[in-house]
Amino acid sequence: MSKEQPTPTLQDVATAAKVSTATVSRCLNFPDQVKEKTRTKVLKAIKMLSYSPNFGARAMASRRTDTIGAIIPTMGNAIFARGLQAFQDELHLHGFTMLVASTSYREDIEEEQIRALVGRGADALLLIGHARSPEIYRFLEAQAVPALVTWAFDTSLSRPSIGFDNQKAMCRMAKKVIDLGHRNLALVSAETILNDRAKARQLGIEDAMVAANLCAKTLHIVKTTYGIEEGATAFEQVMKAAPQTTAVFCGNDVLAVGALRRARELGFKVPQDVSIIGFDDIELAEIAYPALTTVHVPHREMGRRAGEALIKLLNEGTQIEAVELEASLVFRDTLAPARN
Amino acid sequence: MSKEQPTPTLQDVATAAKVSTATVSRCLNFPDQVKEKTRTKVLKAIKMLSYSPNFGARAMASRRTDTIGAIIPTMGNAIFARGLQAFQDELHLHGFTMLVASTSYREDIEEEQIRALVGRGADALLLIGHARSPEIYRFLEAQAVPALVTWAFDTSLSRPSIGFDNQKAMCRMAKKVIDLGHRNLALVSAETILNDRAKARQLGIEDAMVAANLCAKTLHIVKTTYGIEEGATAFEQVMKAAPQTTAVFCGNDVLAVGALRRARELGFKVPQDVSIIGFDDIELAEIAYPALTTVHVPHREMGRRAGEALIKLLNEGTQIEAVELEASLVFRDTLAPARN
DNA sequence: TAATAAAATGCAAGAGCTTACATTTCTATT
DNA sequence: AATAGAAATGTAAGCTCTTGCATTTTATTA
Repeated sequence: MSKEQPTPTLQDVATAAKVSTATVSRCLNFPDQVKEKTRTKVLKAIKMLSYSPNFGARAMASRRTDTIGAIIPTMGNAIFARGLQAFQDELHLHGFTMLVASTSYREDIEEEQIRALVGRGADALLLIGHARSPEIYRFLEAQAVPALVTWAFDTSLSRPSIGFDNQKAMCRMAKKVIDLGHRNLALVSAETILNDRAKARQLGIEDAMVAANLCAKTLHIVKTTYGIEEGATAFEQVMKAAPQTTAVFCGNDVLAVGALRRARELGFKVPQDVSIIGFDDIELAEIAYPALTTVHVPHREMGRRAGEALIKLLNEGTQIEAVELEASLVFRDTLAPARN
Repeated sequence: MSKEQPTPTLQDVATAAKVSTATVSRCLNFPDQVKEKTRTKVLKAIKMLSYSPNFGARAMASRRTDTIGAIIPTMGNAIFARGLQAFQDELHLHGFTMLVASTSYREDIEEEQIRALVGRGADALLLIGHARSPEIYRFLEAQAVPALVTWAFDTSLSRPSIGFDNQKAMCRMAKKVIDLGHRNLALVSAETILNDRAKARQLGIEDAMVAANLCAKTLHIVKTTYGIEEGATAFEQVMKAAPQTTAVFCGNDVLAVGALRRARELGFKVPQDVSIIGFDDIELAEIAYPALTTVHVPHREMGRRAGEALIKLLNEGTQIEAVELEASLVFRDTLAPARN
């Protein structure tokens, strides 16, 4: 407490155990290269000094960190939680560490975080969606840090991704909705400029409309940021501006749950008066009342596969190959035939 | 692509800009110490090479990282999300970076993560709850890494914390419940051995029972891990083993929401047949149907204050002083007078 | 214009680790 | 008991930055 004691170093341990730093190092990294007796001695010294290796020094000397960074838009809700947990589990299984950073859906912050994680020595990166400036991709290439895109799937891009086709999934859902007689559709969505998933979901609905001979322009779109309260407000706007609406698609479950609540507060019967459709199928969807009809995203599978692919790339140099997973439709209680 | 190009270093930038490495370094860290013209030159070289400083080297040379680690039990649900976000926001405001790791409520993993973050150069740590082995506290002291405990408040310990008194809060809630005529109480809780918050919450209920002349032993306790499904199962167990129960406390909202759902599935009317009480007041609580009566935890305030305190400690050496925040009771729709 | 102070830059010594290579210590074999 | 070969350990260079101190350049003043 009184004296400023420097934190112990490898050298300190070596001295305490009366061996060289090399031996201590090997003791930590390749335990079976050192004799049992020596190892015990070293381990004791480590414990005694409460020594912990300096990551930076290690990274610098060995030129790898066994760390993979994940950059997600937000930790504030559960949208990415499950997938991330699966990703983390997979990494942990192989001795890798995950570092997470969040961007609040802002491109500038994302860039900052990418630089931060790369600077911290992330051997690879997990990214959500494809949409970001070419400059960042150039940066990653210059730094030789492989990045895997997930939560999206798009073969038209050269960059491999492990995810699902947002557009196709939403299109299937929209077709069902239209089949149920809905003609006046609305969408509560996030800003689509920098969010390719949101964009794809919108296009999916429009595809279904066109396929059913509806004019895609009639889709009433309200843009907002993600959040329960935001979903509620947006729903209100929709019903004010387009009262004839019978089905409201939401960019994700968080928005949908907000919309659902506000609908109830405003006296709409769901799904009799208006249907509400979410996206993601997070826990919230099941808990909501009425339980939310939504598009199920294979979060865990996606996270696990992403981890697997990245580790294979790092350990064996196996190129990542794109994987398309299936998003399925989950019909619960917020979708019903259109009222007349 | 074809040639393995090493990632650019400070030296490369220096060469490209025809200055010394020292100048480049200053350009990055103390821009106004270098002449405008030089700076432009250097910045251009940096951009051209897509250079990014190596964090490890920088940390080693400068002996600080402006990084604070946060170790939470889980990212799988929203319990810690909001508080963490606030913490992160506060850190970001002051140029600090947050690193998150999760432990799955396991002590061995927590220890591992603490070591990992310290090794990575975290200047300080945010920890949840007080309960952990003295050895870890010794380690942190040896490494001279300050740690702040949050999500709990306990003056009987020397270690300062910024949080609320779990026991007191739950006790207040339990008193209300008892006031409503409930005599047969149950608790669905996490394992309390390594979770001092869970333990405190249990004690809070027991305090209230004793104060009302009920025998604390009659509290029917079912232990489980956190999760919606787990809450559901536990609720079923409770009602099977103690059918006379009229009020079920849950260790957190996630469990409560699960209990709530299973109650409905089993044909119990909530709150007429049985009351269900949560803890934390996360979004889920409001969305649940009926909306959950719970104990509101000041997540954002807690996160913000914790960040503030840690930064002050790091920047100005101001010792952290314990702060007790108020947890309030939120009465929604899952609590009613006991049936007779 | 010379002298002096201030500003800008450079030099080089670390910071704590890993690892190729050199050296020493065992083990097994004859 | 001598010795080859394997196993264990040691030596020292190098990984990429920061920073105290020395040196050079620029600005200021008489």
